Amino acid sequence: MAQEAGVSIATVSRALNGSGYVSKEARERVMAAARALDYHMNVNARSLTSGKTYTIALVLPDVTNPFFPAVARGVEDYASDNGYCVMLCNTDGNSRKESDYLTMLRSRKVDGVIFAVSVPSKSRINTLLDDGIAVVLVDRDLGDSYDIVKTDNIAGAMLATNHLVGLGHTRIAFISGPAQLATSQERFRGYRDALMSKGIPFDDRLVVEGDFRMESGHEAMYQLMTRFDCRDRNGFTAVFAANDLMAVGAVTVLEESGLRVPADVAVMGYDDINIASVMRPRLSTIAQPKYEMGWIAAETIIKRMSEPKESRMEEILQPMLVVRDSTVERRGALA
Amino acid sequence: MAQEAGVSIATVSRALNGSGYVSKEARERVMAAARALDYHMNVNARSLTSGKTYTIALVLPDVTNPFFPAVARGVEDYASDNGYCVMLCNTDGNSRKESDYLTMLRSRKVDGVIFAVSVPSKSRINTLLDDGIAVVLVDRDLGDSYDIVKTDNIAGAMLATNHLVGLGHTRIAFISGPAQLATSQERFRGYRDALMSKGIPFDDRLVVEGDFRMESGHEAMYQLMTRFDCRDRNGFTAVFAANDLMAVGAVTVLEESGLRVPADVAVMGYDDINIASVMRPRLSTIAQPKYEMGWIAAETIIKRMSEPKESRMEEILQPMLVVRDSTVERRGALA
DNA sequence: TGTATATATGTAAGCGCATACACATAAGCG
DNA sequence: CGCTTATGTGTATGCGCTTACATATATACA
Repeated sequence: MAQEAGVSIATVSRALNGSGYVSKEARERVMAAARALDYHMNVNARSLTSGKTYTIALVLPDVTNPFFPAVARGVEDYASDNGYCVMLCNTDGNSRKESDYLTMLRSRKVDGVIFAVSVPSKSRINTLLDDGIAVVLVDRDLGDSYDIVKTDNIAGAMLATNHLVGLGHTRIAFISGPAQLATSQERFRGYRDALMSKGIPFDDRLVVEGDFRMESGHEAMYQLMTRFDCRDRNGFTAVFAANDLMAVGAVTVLEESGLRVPADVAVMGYDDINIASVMRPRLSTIAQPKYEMGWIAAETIIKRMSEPKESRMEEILQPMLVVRDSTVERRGALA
Repeated sequence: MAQEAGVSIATVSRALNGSGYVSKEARERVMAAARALDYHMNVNARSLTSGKTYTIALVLPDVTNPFFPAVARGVEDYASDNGYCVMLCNTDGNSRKESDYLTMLRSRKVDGVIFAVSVPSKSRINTLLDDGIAVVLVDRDLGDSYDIVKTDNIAGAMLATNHLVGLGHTRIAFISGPAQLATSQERFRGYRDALMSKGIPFDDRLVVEGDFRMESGHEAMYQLMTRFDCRDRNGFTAVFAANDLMAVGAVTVLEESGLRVPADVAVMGYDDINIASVMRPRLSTIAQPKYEMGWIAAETIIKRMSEPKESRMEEILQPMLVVRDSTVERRGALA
């Protein structure tokens, strides 16, 4: 390549990178040679000296959970527009996998990791940071120590609960996410606070813990139904699930039991995944700007890389209430 | 690190890789030092000399299409079990993005790319191969030149069509995928051949081309409905969409028009994405082993890397008919 | 005309690792 | 005991690139 252009490798490097002084003539000869040889720089070799790999990792529980593909898409779009590649890492919410991935990413010297934590562990994250790897959390918070992009879960859960209360429900069950996640705690808090503020007594027998997967929505619903007789208006008349997947599971069980949604029991989800609008009854839910979360997370991490000392960046997006058929009877019209 | 262990860097390298001769004592000292310093090998640096990056790329149209996350998951699971990382690349079926990504991947020296092609271009793939990058196609075929993992689309489409014919339908519309994709062509062929074999005349006015996205299902359905009066049993009484997303779009339009599925028009999809089983009516479809496709693709590409000269590998999985409510009236039971 | 400054290019070192090669020691065998 | 072979370790080179440094020419200005 240097030969082909008749210059030294240093000049080639400068020409290709536009760094330092290079005469117009030399630059042109280099470019011509590059084209002629179909030359492409070895990014890995460069990263050996530059320290930058232009790679970020996206570590999440499971891409198969419909919430994440949109986030991933957002990340990738912003990243690739800025010359970064993104590695996909599924942890299954498994502590072991999570930590294995993190050490793998360290030894690959990724520039940053966008992290939807399953196992809240500050020390793990600090290890990355100490290695000079930027970290930004998405969706799942971890105290106020790290950069994060999330939605306001308390507000979202209040939106949902208030919607239900506004419909006249006072006995509202809550299917929570994994208790150790801040996301779950916040949504629970929103649910509880909304209830309190309306003067509705909080009953902890109405709360069941799930794990965000559809099957756990089934189980939670069964649990709830053994605790209460659903025909009894003093049991519960509405269910608020901390995510759509669990809501889908709940609806399934309800219908199998001959209960009508929303006539007998109203159901609210959270996330607004694609399923929500095509299932029947169409699911009322709290929409999160998933794609934007991913996009902004990527933007944030890239910003962070150039400003390692900058103070904590926190981006809290607003969720939105989407009312469909699982909470209010469709009046008029067909179907 | 070498200092810490009191040996030369060569010995360190040999100890860590288990290559060449290393005394038990030296090995132990190296391991101890590694642990003490929390040392992790720089994989990039190693790849400079070894030529292997232990990275594979997954290039697909859009992770947001529910068909792909499962495939991605399969790829990642196999890959990570074997020490590989996977980069995610969305092309949006856009020729430019696709080719940009491929050159990016070349300059990053990925070991292989698992490719769900949107723009059938052999020369692009050959460029990768010439660079020593392994390639295996998933889902989308491209003649018989490259390694591939797919399902038998002709058989799948025949399964679907025969199911519809068995139900008494003779006027079956077909919403096709993008015409340039082999996948689309194969499914179309299965549809057509099944019809012929039953002695049912093929009518090309019953065929509309979509692009695999939900919106195109809408459009295709509108098109079909302007071509024929749906009340007319000589128009069409069933629709077979080349994927579930378009089927969902079609169902939506049908219902908006006051037509009942399956009473007035039966609908079949293809893929069996998560939505299919929770939408109402639950969608009859052809299930593809998505996760397995990804898994096997990863297995194949890793095998290919060690046996570059081996003859073409072709893995054709079998699709499966899943009958739900969009084709047959649910008898008895509730909901 | 002499000196400072901008422009241009090459040489060499080093990023973190693998490995060929030289060398040293131990073990096996006639 | 001398020779071959197996074992163990260090030195040095190079992977493809960036960059500090040295050097050289052109331009500017006093």
